Amino acid sequence: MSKYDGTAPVAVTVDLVIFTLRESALQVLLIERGKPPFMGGLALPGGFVRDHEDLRGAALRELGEETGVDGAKLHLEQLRTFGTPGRDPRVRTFTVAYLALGPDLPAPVAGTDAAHARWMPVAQALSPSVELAFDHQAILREGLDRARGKLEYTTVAAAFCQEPFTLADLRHVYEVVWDLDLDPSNFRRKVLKADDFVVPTGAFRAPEVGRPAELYRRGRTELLYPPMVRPA
Amino acid sequence: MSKYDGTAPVAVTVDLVIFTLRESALQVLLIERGKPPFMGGLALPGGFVRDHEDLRGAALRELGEETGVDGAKLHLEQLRTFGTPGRDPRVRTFTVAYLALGPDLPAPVAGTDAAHARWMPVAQALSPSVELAFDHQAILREGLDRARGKLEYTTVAAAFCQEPFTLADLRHVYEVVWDLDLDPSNFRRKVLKADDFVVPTGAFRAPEVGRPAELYRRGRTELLYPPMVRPA
DNA sequence: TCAAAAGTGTTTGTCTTACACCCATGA
DNA sequence: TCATGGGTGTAAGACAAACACTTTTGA
Repeated sequence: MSKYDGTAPVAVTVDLVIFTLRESALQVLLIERGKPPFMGGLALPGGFVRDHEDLRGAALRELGEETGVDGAKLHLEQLRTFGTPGRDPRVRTFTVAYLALGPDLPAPVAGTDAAHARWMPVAQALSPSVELAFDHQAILREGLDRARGKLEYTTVAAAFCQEPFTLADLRHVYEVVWDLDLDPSNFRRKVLKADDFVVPTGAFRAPEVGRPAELYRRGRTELLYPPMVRPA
Repeated sequence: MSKYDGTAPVAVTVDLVIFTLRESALQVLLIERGKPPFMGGLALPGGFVRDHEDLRGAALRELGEETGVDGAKLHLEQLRTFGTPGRDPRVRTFTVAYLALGPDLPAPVAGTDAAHARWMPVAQALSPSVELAFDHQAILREGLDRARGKLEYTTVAAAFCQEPFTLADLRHVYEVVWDLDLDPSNFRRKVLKADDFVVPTGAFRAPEVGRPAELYRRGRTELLYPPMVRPA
């Protein structure tokens, strides 16, 4: 019985499910792999955890390397750890998956680590026509489920909005992620009734057409009570 | 820059937060460590993940070794992975924490691996008078928070009940875990209205005093809708 | 003055709470 | 018959969905 005691070859990585809203669609950041296995294929960004780094630190570092964005401004939470034997054909690898949510982020810049990174609509990335490396499709699926669920009972939806934002912007997040329409007036009431979900700035922004909307910033509340209900 | 690539000495373990209800208190299974570090101290049960084992499999195996219980009958879910450098003084160790919930389990049996295991009320294990090994206090705290939260919007409360159980048994779970009282009549209505949370057996059990109560089994629903609301 | 989007008001029906009340049992 | 916990009924109030309506802008 070969009990694993830290001497067998084992690797620990972090992988990132990074979501943003682009062109009215929920999109995920994928990279083109530059080395085997799955060379040339698409994968979630990620990499090894370094010696003196904690897990969140490793996730933040990868986030910066792949998007050039200061991760401190995004929502970042641990998703789950995947470690089924054989998920990496080379060596036993455990990956700690993180979920990151942010407003429309700068397009990856050529000439950096992020050169091979690109945004893809989540629906497309999960369709049978796209094959992701390793078990990244399952990880992406779980990230999507988590994001959808968290909109209900937390205020993370605001993490998708560039500050300052309008209530229509915020509603748009729910509508895109949940793929349904919400009543603007009832949505408004719910958000404003929740304590410190958003705080008004007093400023307004005019849409292309129509009455200008008031602008808000994120409030301090994390838990949303009462929760936003997802219609059947 | 020493990028970690799987050759540095690293260990991966699973640790278990196992909750049950004993003597009207939420209790957690702790073991007395038989070897350094923290020899003689209290810790969550756990151990190394073996070569060909997946994470859930390792958790189930540890569960069986420590409690003698077939884990297939308990609720078992991944909690979070902890990997801050230095959390184990010997070697860089990542631990995947699992949360297990079950009905009052058989007391640990002398002469087995479980000989040094014991139940302790969670309130006591988290009090300043008790010091747990490694970062196990933080893990326990997170397990408690997760369990409390999950009672609201899932049916896991039933995992604490030995089948068949009465609605009073089930209500008792909520009252102990949340440390408050619930109105029996309203609780009853909520549980019965939720589709397939519990299913009646037709049998009854007489309490020490009072009218006999109908007995139920767990239903198939995992998500509880509408959720159970935790009074302020 | 029209279209479009922001924002308010109001109706109607559902769900929750609180608590009064009845039921079935052992002592 | 009493005490005790199981279980039902119900009135008052809180809440939410639906939708009519008003406001503010650019064209």
